Amino acid sequence: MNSQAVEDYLKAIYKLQSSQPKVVTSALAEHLGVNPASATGMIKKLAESNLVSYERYQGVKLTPPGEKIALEVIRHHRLVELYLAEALSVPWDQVHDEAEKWEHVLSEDLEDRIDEILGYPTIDPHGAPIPSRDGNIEQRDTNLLSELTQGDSAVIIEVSDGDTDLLRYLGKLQLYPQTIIQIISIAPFDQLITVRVSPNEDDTNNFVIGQKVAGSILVSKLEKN
Amino acid sequence: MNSQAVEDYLKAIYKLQSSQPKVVTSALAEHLGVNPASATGMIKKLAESNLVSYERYQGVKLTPPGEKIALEVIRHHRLVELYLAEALSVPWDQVHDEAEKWEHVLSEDLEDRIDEILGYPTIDPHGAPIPSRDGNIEQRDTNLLSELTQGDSAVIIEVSDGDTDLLRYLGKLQLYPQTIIQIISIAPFDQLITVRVSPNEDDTNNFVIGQKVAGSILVSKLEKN
DNA sequence: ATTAAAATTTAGGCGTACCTAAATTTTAAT
DNA sequence: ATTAAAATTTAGGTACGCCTAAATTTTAAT
Repeated sequence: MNSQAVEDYLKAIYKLQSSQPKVVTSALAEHLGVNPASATGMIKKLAESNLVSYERYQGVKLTPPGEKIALEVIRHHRLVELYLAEALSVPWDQVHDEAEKWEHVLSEDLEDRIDEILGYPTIDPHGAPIPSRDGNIEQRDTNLLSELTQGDSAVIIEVSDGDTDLLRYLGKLQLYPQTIIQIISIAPFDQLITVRVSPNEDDTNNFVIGQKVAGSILVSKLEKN
Repeated sequence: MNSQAVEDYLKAIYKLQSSQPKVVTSALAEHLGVNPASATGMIKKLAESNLVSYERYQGVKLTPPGEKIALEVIRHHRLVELYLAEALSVPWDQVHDEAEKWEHVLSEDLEDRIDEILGYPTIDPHGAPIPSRDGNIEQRDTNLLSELTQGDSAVIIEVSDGDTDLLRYLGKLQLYPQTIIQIISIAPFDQLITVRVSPNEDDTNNFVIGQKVAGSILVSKLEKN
């Protein structure tokens, strides 16, 4: 059986692969909060089991079987996140940490029940796509909010899910997935972005966010009309 | 933090203490499916942490702090069992095994939410009492069904929860907690018990059960009228 | 091309929780 | 009281997943 550690490593490698094609040991170790030497040890074990391909000093890459397991774990994680939010009213800034524990104890039977109860959802509370049971995951054409320019309108697709404080902050600003925003202006030097959000008809707010926050939000640009 | 193994040992000791005042190593090891030598090792560790009192060769007994933890774990387990049955329609013969895994990852916050959603229940799907958050557990005056005599009427209080096949069998016979039964007769030699069950107005069944099954059912005798 | 810095791996250890085999203690029978 | 059987503990070992410190390899700068 795959230990929890193996599952966590594969999940981490999958996530890091979306930005870099080869995942270097130090990045993996940092992501997981372990010592690089420990990551090396686990990487060797994963390579041994044919879950990753690996060349010393050159970083690591998931093999097809490794990716399959990673996607299963991510599916568990995201379904649990959504279930916790919907059925148990867990605040969206806390579902990640809870799901981190639950994902490893979820039986396939229970996963199916939860999937059914939620109506076969395709995105989690942070907007991240939920892989299908056979390991398909929706590819989307997105930009970082920080890449937009003045005048752009966009819809929020996904926010990064790991940082509780960030999520509470985004919630206060109503920056949820599906929310439509508009870039009013971008100030020079610090690139502070003034954003307009209209969560509903009679509530429009402008506020300013910095590059850190803007870089944690994935959006899809809307055509200008 | 208490490891999963520590929690499992304390829970097992608690359960075994209800029948024997001192729990011997072999009984504990058998209950947990480990080698007696392994149980000795863990017992020493638990005694070291003051969770059990222990004299070599003499068996083990929970201390107050040990019992507190055991009751917390049991509370987790039984609340999860009930939640799985009620909210996720997990069949009653499977909730035990699932809960065995979930009990160790349940945060206090989530436990409170589940408790609230379930309406602060006091018994789990097998009729076992759910300890309160401060560690109180209802004491009940019960007999084994196998201790009843001909003509006795009784209400089923609790059935043992670990054996999937047994639970499926009991379900088929409608022998659920709260069900009222009557002992029609007890045959000599094998003490086969003929039981009458009336799950509802227009459905009364008689059937025969043996000592194994009758010994797994706790009942409360009803006054004869 | 050399070298200093950064990244990575190897070597050696630690704690947990399990195992088997051997030694010890308790028990129950004669 | 002795002894055989049963129960229990000790001794020694394994696997996992983490650690630190030292050694190696890669990289980037001169």
